[in-house]
This record gives sequence, C-alpha cells and structure tokens, in this order.
Amino acid sequence: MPLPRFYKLDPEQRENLLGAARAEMLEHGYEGASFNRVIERAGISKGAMYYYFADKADLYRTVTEAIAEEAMAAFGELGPVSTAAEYWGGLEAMMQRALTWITAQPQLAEIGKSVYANQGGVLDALRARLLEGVSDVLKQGQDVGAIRTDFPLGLLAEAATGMMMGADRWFAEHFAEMPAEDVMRISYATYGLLRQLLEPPRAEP
Amino acid sequence: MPLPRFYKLDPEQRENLLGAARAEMLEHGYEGASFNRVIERAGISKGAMYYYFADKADLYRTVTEAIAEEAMAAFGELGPVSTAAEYWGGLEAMMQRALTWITAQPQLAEIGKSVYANQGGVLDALRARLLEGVSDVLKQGQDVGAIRTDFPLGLLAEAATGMMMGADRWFAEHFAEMPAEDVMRISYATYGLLRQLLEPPRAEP
DNA sequence: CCCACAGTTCGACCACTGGTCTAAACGCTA
DNA sequence: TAGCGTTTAGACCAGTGGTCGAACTGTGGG
Repeated sequence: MPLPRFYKLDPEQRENLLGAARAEMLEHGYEGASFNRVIERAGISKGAMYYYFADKADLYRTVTEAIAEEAMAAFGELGPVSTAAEYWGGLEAMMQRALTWITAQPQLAEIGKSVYANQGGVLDALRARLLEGVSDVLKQGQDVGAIRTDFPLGLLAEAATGMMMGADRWFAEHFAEMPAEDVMRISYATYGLLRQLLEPPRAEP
Repeated sequence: MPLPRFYKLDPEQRENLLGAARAEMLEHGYEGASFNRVIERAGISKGAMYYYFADKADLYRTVTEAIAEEAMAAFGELGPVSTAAEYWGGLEAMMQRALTWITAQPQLAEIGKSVYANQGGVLDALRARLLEGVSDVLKQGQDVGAIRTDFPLGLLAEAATGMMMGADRWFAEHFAEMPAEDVMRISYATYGLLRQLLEPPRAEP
C-alpha cells in the first residue's frame, strides 16, 4: 500500500497519480507497464512518486486492488439463500453479472486475469483474497447442501477457478468466430460443467 | 528457434549455451532470468550470442521447448486402448508418471507452469502444443466412449488443464503441512474429480 | 521580520537491462 | 599471400527501476 502521506494528498492529485498508472497498465498490460512513463504521464517528478509509493510494485498493486474492488462490486453478492436451488439460481445470476462486466471491461478483465496467472509475485496477496472470495461463496453453498463437502474447500475453490479460467481462455480465443447463440449456449453449458464439478456426487446406481 | 548456424556448432558448445541459459532460468525463474548473466555464465561474448540466437526470447524459447520435450517423454504415451476402463486405467498411470516427474523436478515443473500461465507472450506456441497434446489424449478417450462429446474438445481440454493447474497450486501450497497419506488420498480423489468432469454425463435418474 | 525546520518536489545520477554495430581475428581457397 | 566469408569481441545505445542531495515550500517562534 502507498505510504501514509499519499492519503493526505488532495484527492485530485491522488486520482491523477492512480489514473496515470491505470492508463499505462491498460495500454501496455501489467507486465509491459513502465514506471517512468507513468511518472511522465502524471506530470510529476520521480522523486515525488517515490515519496508517495515505496516502489513500482507498490503503485501497481494499489491500482490493481482498486480494479479488483470494482470487479467485486460489479459481481455483487450472492445474498442469503436457504435451499440448494436458490443457491444455484443466485450463483448463476452472479456469474451472469461477472460475464457482463468482463465483456464490458475487457482490458480491466485482462489485468484481473494476470493477477490470477501471477505466481509468487507482488499480486499474491490479491490473488489470495480472490480465492478467499470464491471459497466464501462455496462455503455458503455447502451450508445449504449445494456444494460437495468431500474435498478441502480451498482445493475446490482452486479447481473451480482454474477450470473457469481455462474455459474463459477458450472463449476468448473462439467467440469471435462463433455465432452469438452458440456462445450463449456453450457458456451456459459450461456453467453446468462447473455445477457438476461442485455438486455433491450422486450415489452410484 | 535458433539461427541455423547454431546447429553447426560443435555439440559441446551448444550444450554449454543451452545449459547456461537453463541454469539461469532454474535459479531466477522465467521472468527473472537475465540475458546478460547467461552470456557471462556461458563465457561467451554478446556478439556471439546474438550471432546464434535472434534475441532473448529465442534463447529462452529454445530452452523451454527442450524442457517440455523432456516432460512429454517422462509422461509417456497412453498407448492403444479399446475400452473406457482401459482408457481410465491408462490415464491414471500417465497422471501418476506426470506427478512423479513433477515432484522430482520441481524447478523444471515451475518453468513449465509459467508456460501455461503465460498469455500472449513468446511461449504461446508452446502452450498451444501442450493443449494440443491434452486434446489428443481426450480425443482418444472419446473414441472409446470414456470422454464426453457434448462440448467442443478444445474447451474440455482448457477446462481440464485449468482445473488440474488450480488443484496443483493448492497442493503446492498445502502438501508440506499434510501427512503423506492425506496427500495421496486427496490427489487420487482429485483424479476422480477430473474424471467426473470429463466422463459422459450419467442419465438423470 | 526572518530564521529554522519539517514537509515536499525536483532531476541528475546509478547500475542494470536487452539489443546494435564496428572492427578485428579466424579459416579457408585460389 | 591475398581475398573472402564466417565468427568473435566488446564498446555503445536507449530504456529500466531506483537513489540522493539540493532546492523549494509553508509555518511557527524568537
């Protein structure tokens, strides 16, 4: 997080700094973003930047966390559910909201995905929080018998997230060359795939 | 791939160059590896290096492809199968071999995973080949009725790979603090999870 | 009034990165 | 030995993230 002084800065300047960093990341992606260019963009000196942020990672982390916050807000909450059917309905709606946000903000989503892909880097904490969010949702499902309990919760969360990321990658690569109705149909079916992965196993016949 | 001249180099020197690059990548990971250090390690001049490799990406790609080759060889083939039961047996053995290799070569595996995580970078071609391999194995399963056919093959491959990567991440984070028998049990159960994801859906009761 | 002092800003500078380019050394054939 | 393509060496380049001392600001006290 930024040094405490940063929060004593007038909001306009704060927005300016973070905005410059965000613009840079949108244009060049997380990896390609240049600290020096951010400084140039913000019209501030290097010394000043380092006066407010510990280092490059600090700045980027701050921006990325803000994006994650926006995403979370857009995805919304599951809300209270008391039956498995309600749960799956709520989850479907949530996934729908997520999908809408992702397609509306493809660049932001790209940054989000780089958080997920990142391993051992500065975004680890953020990644952990994301998976905690998923775990929480799954936990809710377990409480109403919608989600299987025969696996460690964290493992389920990782597996489910990984699966959805994989599916997302496939869609990103193919949805351009597909009729819209196929996209809809298959993406809905993929939700079914997720559900099948997470539901308690049916008894053997 | 390296410039053609590289293959006219005497094998010892070839091994030296690739070895230096590999050592550097093992020590610092794919992202952290420095081209200049590789040159230093190899005891060769920069001009010579650029004489044999187009650029940094070229060198790293070559090394990574070699590692992928080794991994593929270690995983082995599924072999001919004619029933679903045989298929799942063969796949289990294959996953077992993969797991063994990964735990024996954790650093190499780490590089392999960074290939998977990578998006839009120099490793894209390699990533595509990996998924093609997975697709081939799934295709074999479809032919004997072991793998569902109600999804595009590529999507299944991405989803399955993503799920396993997620699971792997969980194991990497938890297996240190777990009794070995739990690791075995859960990892075997995870294989069941994969199978459940990929098998044709059972008819509704 | 002005001086001291903390808080803030500036940009020159540093070590390092991947990449380019000239020039010399080498091996070979004529 | 002269000439020619191949190979090697390393100075050099722009760009990177990061450091640092000097300069500027505003404020409170003697």
